[in-house]
Amino acid sequence: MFIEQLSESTEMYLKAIVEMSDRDMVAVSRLAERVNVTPVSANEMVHRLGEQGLVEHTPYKGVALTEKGREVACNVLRRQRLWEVFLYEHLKIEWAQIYELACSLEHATAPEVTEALATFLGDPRTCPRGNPIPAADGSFTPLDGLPLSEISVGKTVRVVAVNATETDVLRYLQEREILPGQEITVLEAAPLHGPLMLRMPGGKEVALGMSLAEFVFVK
Amino acid sequence: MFIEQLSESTEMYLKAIVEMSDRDMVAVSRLAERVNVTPVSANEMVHRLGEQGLVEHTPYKGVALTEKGREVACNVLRRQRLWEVFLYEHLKIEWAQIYELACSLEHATAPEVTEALATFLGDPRTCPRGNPIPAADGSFTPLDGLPLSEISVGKTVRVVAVNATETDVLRYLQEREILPGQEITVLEAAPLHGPLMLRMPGGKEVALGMSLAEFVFVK
DNA sequence: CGGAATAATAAGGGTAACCATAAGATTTTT
DNA sequence: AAAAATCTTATGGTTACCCTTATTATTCCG
Repeated sequence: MFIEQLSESTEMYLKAIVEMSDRDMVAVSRLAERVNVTPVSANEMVHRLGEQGLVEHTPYKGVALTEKGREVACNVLRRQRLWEVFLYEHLKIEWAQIYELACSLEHATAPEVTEALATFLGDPRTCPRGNPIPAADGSFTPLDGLPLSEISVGKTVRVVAVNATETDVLRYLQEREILPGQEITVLEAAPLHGPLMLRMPGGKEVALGMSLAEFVFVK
Repeated sequence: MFIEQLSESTEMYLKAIVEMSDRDMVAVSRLAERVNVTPVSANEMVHRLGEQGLVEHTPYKGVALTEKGREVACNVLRRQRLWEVFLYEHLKIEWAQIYELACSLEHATAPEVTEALATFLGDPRTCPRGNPIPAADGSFTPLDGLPLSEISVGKTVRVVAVNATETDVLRYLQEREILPGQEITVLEAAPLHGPLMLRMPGGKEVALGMSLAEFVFVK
């Protein structure tokens, strides 16, 4: 396996795909939203990634990573999440900001640095957002949990991970203490995909929109 | 003062200029060598930097940073050298490699991260290569020392900094223990810019080419 | 002073990654 | 099945940064 020099853009797309594909293929339009480009641009890029053998694109269906693409993406994820741990645990940076800041550092990190960092941090297995950190060999236990949006009324669950990436969204959740480890009871689900009413540990009640609830993984 | 988003390339050029301008202007051709592009490309880039008000180019004389350029460059240097400290002191990465590895991290580092890192490291004043780390406000005490190449025969001096950037060069010096803090006696200088003979602490004698000796700053 | 070396400019190209607009293709909804 | 929505492709354009080759300008040095 050769160590090709992939562009920052390439890594961003691969990371987006691996983070969005819990089960099926990723629609190119969703991908475009995630990486903040027009669908046309995303389409072009998907072609380029296909030519490099990193993804498989089935027109009108979506994109999936190839084995090679998955390997690269896991590596990217490892770097990203190790930096998240460092920024949060050692640099004491605000929880909501670590994703964005780690994201920039990710591409600039050589393999030597990644492994030295992992050792320095004590080989953590999850990042501060609760997501698993792939091992150096690429192995990776996917998150076992369900989005909060699929939990039925009355159930009490524990947050295992928060999968959002935008700082605003993360800050919104942070302010409401919807964080890994918290115990939450779903009190009510408004009809027509309306917001969930949640009871938080202190007894406080919080309303959470469905699209936000999809980011919160619980067990 | 606006926080413009400068490209990685721009930052590289500015860093190269500030690191090379000990006294006079920097020749565009030498800059080209440093950043590893053709003189024509460097010339183009110098024009672009001039248009952005970062450098002042006097044809046939060289380039110098403007006040704005110097400010940006010091910031770049601060980030670069803080990472060098982290990589060396905490991640235990080989001395010769830290410049190159810190270089990639530099551009990806947001101001919040820079300052949190500085605090984490205990606000170090020099990097492992002996170079001063500019303060957060941009203030910066230039290195006081002379290149080893200008020391007269018979003198005993102490290495204060090693200004090389290429990993091969740094590794060559590392192997000969020409490192900050070492005491060196200049035994002989061969004619026609020939190599220097040096006596190292253990009594070992080492020959060092003139172009390498220019990187070694002593007092 | 005049030739050699060095520096700058001009002209023509290339690539990666984005954009907009518009025209087809396919899927989904009515 | 037709209309609507979504996806894909085509076309043409932009920016930043790099390249080569050739020409002109300046400086350095014998």
